[in-house]
Amino acid sequence: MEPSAPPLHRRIRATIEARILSGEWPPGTRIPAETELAASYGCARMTVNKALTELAADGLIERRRKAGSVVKRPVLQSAVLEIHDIRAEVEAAGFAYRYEILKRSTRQANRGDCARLQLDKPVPVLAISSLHLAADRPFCLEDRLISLHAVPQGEAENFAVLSPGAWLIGQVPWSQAEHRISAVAADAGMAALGMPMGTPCLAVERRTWNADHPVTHVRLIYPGEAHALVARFAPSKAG
Amino acid sequence: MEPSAPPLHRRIRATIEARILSGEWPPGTRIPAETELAASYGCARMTVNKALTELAADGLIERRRKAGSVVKRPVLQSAVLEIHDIRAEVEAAGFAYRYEILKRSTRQANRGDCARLQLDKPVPVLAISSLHLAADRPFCLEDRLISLHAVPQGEAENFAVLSPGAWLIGQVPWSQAEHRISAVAADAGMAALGMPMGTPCLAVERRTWNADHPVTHVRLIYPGEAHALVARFAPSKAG
DNA sequence: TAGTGGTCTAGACCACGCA
DNA sequence: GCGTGGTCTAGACCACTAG
Repeated sequence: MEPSAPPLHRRIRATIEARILSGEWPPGTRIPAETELAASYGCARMTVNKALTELAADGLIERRRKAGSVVKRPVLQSAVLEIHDIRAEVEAAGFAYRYEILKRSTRQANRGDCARLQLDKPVPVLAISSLHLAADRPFCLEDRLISLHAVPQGEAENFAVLSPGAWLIGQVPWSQAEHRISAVAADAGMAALGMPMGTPCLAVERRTWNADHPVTHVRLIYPGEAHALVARFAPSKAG
Repeated sequence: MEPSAPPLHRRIRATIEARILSGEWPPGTRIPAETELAASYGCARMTVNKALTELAADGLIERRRKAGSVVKRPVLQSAVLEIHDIRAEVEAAGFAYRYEILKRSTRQANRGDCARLQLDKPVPVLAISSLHLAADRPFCLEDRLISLHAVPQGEAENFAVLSPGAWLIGQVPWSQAEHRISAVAADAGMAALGMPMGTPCLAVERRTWNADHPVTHVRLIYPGEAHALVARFAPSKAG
């Protein structure tokens, strides 16, 4: 059986995208108007419109009334990295995944907690340290703070089945997040990772809000040069 | 003057998005069929379709024929980080930007070069080391390899006006890229950054292809804990 | 002011995938 | 089967903006 042809709007999109990526239509080139393209493809304008709208959403072209659609200059270094779920990451690499809760406490947010969650005034918080292991070897150290104001059910949860991160997804939606990636030197608090002090580690911090309300702050420490965040991608999202 | 109302498909999208993010429609909830929504909004199905198609593209809902549209479990840990142009990054922080070319050479790709560019067989390459400075202080060390097979005009370029990265954008489009972020210890090769050996540094590596053809490999070293990659975002791209 | 994209309609047929 | 989304049409009017 022949594989059925992809939809027309997708073929139109692919054709134009190929011309841009090949350099045939360099940045600044004006793309034929929707009506012209519709005529040349022998289809309705709406079909062409869908293709061009997607290209614009992907940042390959810029569209303006009257001026028409022009090929955009690539935004250069602006690119995208996906940060995966730890369990999925470990299992995708072919290792057995396991985690341990190292420490757990409930308290009224202190000064440092307020800074981590960017709280205006103290609320009850749940602090959890856990260790993620790949094939029983330390993979990542997690230090998490959860606002019990946003997630009161956290107080009764023991995280026996799901790690704090995985559990939290099912509890509360998030409307905004902030990531921060940096390099730090291993200190005494990272002894669980079993590395000499001073070893470079990758630190990934994430803050999450739901409707302007702080939900959680997590700091993930990946040991040394052994780990890297990797992403492979094309300039168009939907490609 | 009243601000003119946003288009109908956008209002429909916003309404549904709000219900999902507020938790009113938790993951797994089935969204009314397009025909039902069209009836309740008193509009054509195409209009509802556009709204739902965008929500699906943003990963908020999942659509299947016959089964209908259901609210997706947020992928949480999967998130997005933008890596900005260095010059823009420095200037956005309010510092004067400057760069220096430290070293430059042309050669037939050696074993290490082939690995960096993922070349099958050696091609002529251009190797450039440069230092990016913010307010005359070292900000980032760049070590770049450019395939002269993909960008022959690089041989004659002196990079006096544009840094190698900025210059390269204008020369050749890219169809795919790979990023790798890790933590490394400062070594002798990073002396230009003026840091003690062993200091943790953030290393960002990027490989770029054009139509399966290697274009460049760059390694950016940011000194110590002073620098971090930060991104703030909402779950929906178009929000 | 005229050309262009932005939006919307009221239909249509088809493909998929649960029942 | 048959309900659902996927796609497409052949129009239409409007909003913006470059010339």
